[in-house]
Amino acid sequence: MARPRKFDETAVLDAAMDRFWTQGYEATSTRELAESMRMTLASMHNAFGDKRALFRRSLEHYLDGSLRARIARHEASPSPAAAVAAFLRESIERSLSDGCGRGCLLVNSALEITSADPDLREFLNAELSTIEDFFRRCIVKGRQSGEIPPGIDADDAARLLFASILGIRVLARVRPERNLLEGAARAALASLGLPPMPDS
Amino acid sequence: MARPRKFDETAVLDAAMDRFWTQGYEATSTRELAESMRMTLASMHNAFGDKRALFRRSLEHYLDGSLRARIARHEASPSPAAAVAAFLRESIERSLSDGCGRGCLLVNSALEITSADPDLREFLNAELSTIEDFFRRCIVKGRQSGEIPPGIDADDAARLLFASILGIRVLARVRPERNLLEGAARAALASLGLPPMPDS
DNA sequence: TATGTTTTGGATCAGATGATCTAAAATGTG
DNA sequence: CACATTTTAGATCATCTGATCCAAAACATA
Repeated sequence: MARPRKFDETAVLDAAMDRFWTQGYEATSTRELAESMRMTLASMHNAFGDKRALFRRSLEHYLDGSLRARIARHEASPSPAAAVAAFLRESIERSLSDGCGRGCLLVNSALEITSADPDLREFLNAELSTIEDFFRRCIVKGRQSGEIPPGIDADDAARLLFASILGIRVLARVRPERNLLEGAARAALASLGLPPMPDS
Repeated sequence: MARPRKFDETAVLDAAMDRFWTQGYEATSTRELAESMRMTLASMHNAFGDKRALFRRSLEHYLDGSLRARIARHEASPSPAAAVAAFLRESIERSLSDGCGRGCLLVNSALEITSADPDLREFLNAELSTIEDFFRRCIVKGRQSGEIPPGIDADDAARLLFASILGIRVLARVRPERNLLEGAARAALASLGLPPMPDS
């Protein structure tokens, strides 16, 4: 019927994601994107639309490959307390292993994209909220089963974990030091009566 | 001797700071800066140098008017535990009162400015570290005086407070909701055996 | 008031930016 | 093999970007 596409969609989205992740949205030009994706500007626009649409696709690609799968996997854990600890451990390992202080694309984008773009703003908030919701569900379940000792309000505990992981992701971009990230996570877990993180 | 400047340095730096704060560094053009500062491009360049230098000045202006003074003020408090709580309270009130979800210029900038600019990077990290150091000093002093109960490692406790306030500042930009910010702060304080925040 | 220094206003530079256009190339189907 | 359809490649558009230049204006000093 028609000429098939030459490029591998996963590969080119990986490349675009990497640019946005490392440099941010505004600091990445369409020409640089096209070059790193090994396509021409025309092909890129034909396949993905304008820069904003490509950014949205790159963000979805990022989330599909990390956050969403991780939450689903830990959600299935029989131990909600261990799930929280393992989630923090994973976040830290991912932060330290990329070697170039990129942090988390979702968190980076949440700070960079202003409220002048309501659609994207709402999408980012909804996606961030899945983290808060995950923590809350874990705490509620863990307390119901007696695995997590009672203490401060479960909503507040979830909010603390939520703020802490955001802060850890910020630090992962600006000061990617193991002691710092692990120390914050250790304290968050211990202070809520949760088990320590597993060894990496 | 020479023609005096017509503009008020504090006022124009306020204007520049506001643009960088609301929109970020990359998304703010020099023309927009000059217009909001009510000066011409030439005057702006003459007075402040290039865009990067103006950004640096705006950041210093921001820090002089907020973070540095606040830390110094709370540092002088006779109660280190209350100082931590009051610092969190102030950060949240500042976050909620600006009405447009700008968050904290220092945190926003720390995430946006890449390691491709080592000087600025180092400056941002040093400035951020003053927050961590403030928390650590408060905890150590409070434990020495018996005001703060012993518990987890003081370094880790400071790291948790540090990560939490960064996370709260991220949330202040993307979801400026009182329950969310205060909940995270309440949990952080309670979990470390610190007093609750004062009423606002 | 004359002098000399600095700021100011407006125009302008060279290059980058996001986006589009046209035509050629490529390939599954009839 | 020829057609229809889509992707490519490269050039190009209008605009914006950061930065600079030059002459005119403003003022403290002598």
